[in-house]
Amino acid sequence: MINRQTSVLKALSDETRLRIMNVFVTSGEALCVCEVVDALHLPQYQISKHLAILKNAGVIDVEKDGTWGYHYMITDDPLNKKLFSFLKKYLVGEVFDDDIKQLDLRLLLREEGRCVVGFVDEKHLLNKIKVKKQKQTVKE
Amino acid sequence: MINRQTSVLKALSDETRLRIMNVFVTSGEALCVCEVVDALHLPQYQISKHLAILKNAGVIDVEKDGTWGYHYMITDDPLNKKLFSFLKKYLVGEVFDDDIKQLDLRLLLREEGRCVVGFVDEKHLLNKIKVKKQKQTVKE
DNA sequence: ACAATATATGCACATATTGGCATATATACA
DNA sequence: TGTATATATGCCAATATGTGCATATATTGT
Repeated sequence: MINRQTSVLKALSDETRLRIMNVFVTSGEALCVCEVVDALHLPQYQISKHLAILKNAGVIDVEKDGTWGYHYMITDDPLNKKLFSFLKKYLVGEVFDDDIKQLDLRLLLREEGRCVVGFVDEKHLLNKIKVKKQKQTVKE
Repeated sequence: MINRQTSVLKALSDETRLRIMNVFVTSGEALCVCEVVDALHLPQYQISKHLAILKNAGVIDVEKDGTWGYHYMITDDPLNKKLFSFLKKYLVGEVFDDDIKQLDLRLLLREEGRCVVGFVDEKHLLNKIKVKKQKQTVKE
């Protein structure tokens, strides 16, 4: 492929990858693979593969912390900045909004800003959150 | 395909189509197929096909004037507005800039804002422009 | 009616892409 | 050292996509 803009736009020409970028640009967070999996309700191998494609396109990168992989937007780049602020405004509606809601829930499970659990089945997510809140209440 | 943003981004995941969108957003003009052909130096059937894809994605439309087809951006739409202003800023560099230069030349051949000739071989374009200028000088 | 011209499109071939599955890798923890 | 866990990846089949070529369509002017 010849120019960078084309490779980037190619990387964004897939619904799953747009949904992934959506959780990045709206949360602004570095996210673990398992957190993205839970936000989108898609199999882990899919998320991993799509993250690899986005990484290859130069819009995100990874920082490993043990087995956990924190993926984050590469923001110190003029073209990427333009892209992200566009996506933030452009990606709205049904799927995209739902993913954000799921991510927000999922992020409640973090401890001191770090991811501490793998995939959590949707059925058990709310329970886990409840349990966590109770623990916190006890501590206080 | 499910949501609109994805279909649009899919339509933009091709270098030729990005180049086409580039001439639209930077010129702001409604353009004839032959003008786009001359700007990009690509075969007519390719341009026609790619324009059809962009049309299908809902970012451009056509207004026929005889055999001429004026393609223009669909700007009365919130999502498209965001898209176009992004592309205008994002599509810069080598290929994109060259296409603009070629288009600017080609648009010199218009008469009263309308396209009046089909494809013009790159070798003859500058000559045609010269001839046209001379005719205008005579008129004055 | 005919020729020229502007644009669209059907078909065939080559290539690319995606999802699903299984499995590899790598780190943490007992 | 063995097991659980987080993530990556190789392979396959199905499908989608882009290009090139030829040709169709439609309108204009003679």
